[in-house]
This record gives sequence, structure tokens and C-alpha cells, in this order.
Amino acid sequence: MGGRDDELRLTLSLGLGVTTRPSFQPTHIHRPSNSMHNHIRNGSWNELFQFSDRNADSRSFLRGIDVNRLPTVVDGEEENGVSSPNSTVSSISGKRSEREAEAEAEAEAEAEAERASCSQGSDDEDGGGGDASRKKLRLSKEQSMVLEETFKEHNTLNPKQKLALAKQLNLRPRQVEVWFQNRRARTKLKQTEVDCEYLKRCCENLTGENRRLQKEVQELRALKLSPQLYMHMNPPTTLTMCPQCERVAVSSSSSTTCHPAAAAGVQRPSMPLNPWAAVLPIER
DNA sequence: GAATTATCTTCTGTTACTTCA
DNA sequence: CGTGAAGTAACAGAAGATAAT
Repeated sequence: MGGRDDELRLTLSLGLGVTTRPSFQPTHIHRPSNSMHNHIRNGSWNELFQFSDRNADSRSFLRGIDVNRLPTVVDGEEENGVSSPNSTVSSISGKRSEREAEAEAEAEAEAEAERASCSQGSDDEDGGGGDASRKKLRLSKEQSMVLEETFKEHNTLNPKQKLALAKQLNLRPRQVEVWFQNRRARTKLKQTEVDCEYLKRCCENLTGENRRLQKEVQELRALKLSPQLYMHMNPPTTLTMCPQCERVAVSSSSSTTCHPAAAAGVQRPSMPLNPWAAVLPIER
């Protein structure tokens, strides 16, 4: 694709607790580079990612949670500890032992999630017989809630976080991974919609401004064409911009600023006005 | 040090399933 | 009850980053 880094960044909150950006700038998806990711994996996030009391609370209601797992359907790629293209099994490429350890941990998590589902007597057996096609199962409200909370804290997970979360929710790590993928996609989509709306409004403002200016030009031309009027006119009115507050003011000659102290300053051309400034800030 | 390869992670688009009006 | 729309879990493939060779 090439221009992936040019994609709009989803930095706005959308009620997700993500940072907001004050004014419109086509920003970029912040995709942590692998180095950063590795850095995070190697410490900071792991230290940060300790389930808080809030999560501990949520853990309590997770008892007896709907596991949403087909006991008989074997997820070949991860059950075997073999990494899928999407798998986040390993932590640092090349560190074999560490990777294997994590793969084992993940396989264990898989097995555990599966065992849990079996013990709870999943009633989703229908279609489980031999149908290798995916069986989509809804996550419970509680599971979604915890995932959502975690996503608010950080929208990507390192393998350890993923494992911990999967274990906490009795889900397969792959499910957690997929949930985060989809969640990021949804966030991005929402952001794109917001940005789109914003651009639309900018466009409308520009169109309006353009119309107004055209009209003004016409009026001025008309004035110029009627010499009598032209001769008896006051000195041409000029638009000036106060260098201090950047407000446009109509003046005849003397005062160019709303702030007399700044009158000695440079007189900036009044045009063009910043069309973006006219657009109301969008709540994000 | 540059080139190549392997591995990992994320994004994107799509499909399949669930829920609801 | 059947149906279509919307939401979303799950998947596949492409691309970028990085470490190892």
C-alpha cells in the first residue's frame, strides 16, 4: 500500500478516552513501530498493565461467564501453538526460548479457555459437529465491558497483556486479539466519519465566503463604473487585520488595530481570512 | 555495511453469524 | 414467522518493521 502512514490517525476520543486533538489536522494512525512495540512489551506497558481494583471488581462478576467457545471446534492455527499470520504469540523475533515460552503460555490459555467452556456445558453444540466453518459467538456483556475498559487504557495489547486478558475473560487469546483489531477498525471508521463531516463544514464555509467575496467584487466594480458616485465617495474602505487579535476591521485610513498600542506595528493584509477559523470546533 | 530472509504485528476488506425492528 | 438492516466476531491477505543471517 505504501502510504499507510498517511492514513488518518485515530487519536480522538469518541468517548473512548483517547486523546483529543484540538483542531483539524489530517493526523496519522499511530501505529507503534515494532521497536516501540517491543519496548513497550519489554517493560513499561507490562508494568502499567496490572488489573486495577476496578478490573478486579469486574473479575468478580466474570465468574460464571459465558465462555462462547465451541468445545469441539479446533482452532488449528493456535491450538498447535503455530503462529498464524495474525498471531501475536511471540514477543521478540529471534529470542527463541522466550517465544516458545509465550507460545506455550498461549496454548495453555487456549486449552484453559476450552476446558472452561466444556465444564460450563456450552449449549452451542449445534453445528459444532464437523462443521469446520467458523462459528460466531457473541461475547457476553461483561466480557465486552472489560475489553472496552482495557481498550480505553491502550488500544493495542502486547502478548502478555493479551494472555492475561484472555485468561481473565476465559477467552482464547486469538479472540482478544481479534476483538482489539475490530475495535480499532471501528474507532477508525468513526473518526473518518467525523473528519468527513468536518471537511464538509469547512467546504460549506469556504463556499459561503467565496460567494460573499464575489458579491463584494461586483459591488466594487459597479461603483467604479459610476464615476459620479466614485468621485464623491469617501476614501476607499479597506479591510485590515489587527496584528494583535487578528480581527478584521473596516477602516478608512488611520487606525489599523483595535489595540492602539500596536498601531505602529506592521499592517497585515486583510486577506485571505482563514476559512478554517470560521468553522466551529467539532466535539470529539 | 548492504542485501536477504524470517518473523511478528497491524490494517483493511470481507464473510458469516446474531440480533432486532 | 419471515425478512432485511445493522452490528460484530472471525478470517485472509497485504504491508511495514525489525532482528538474524
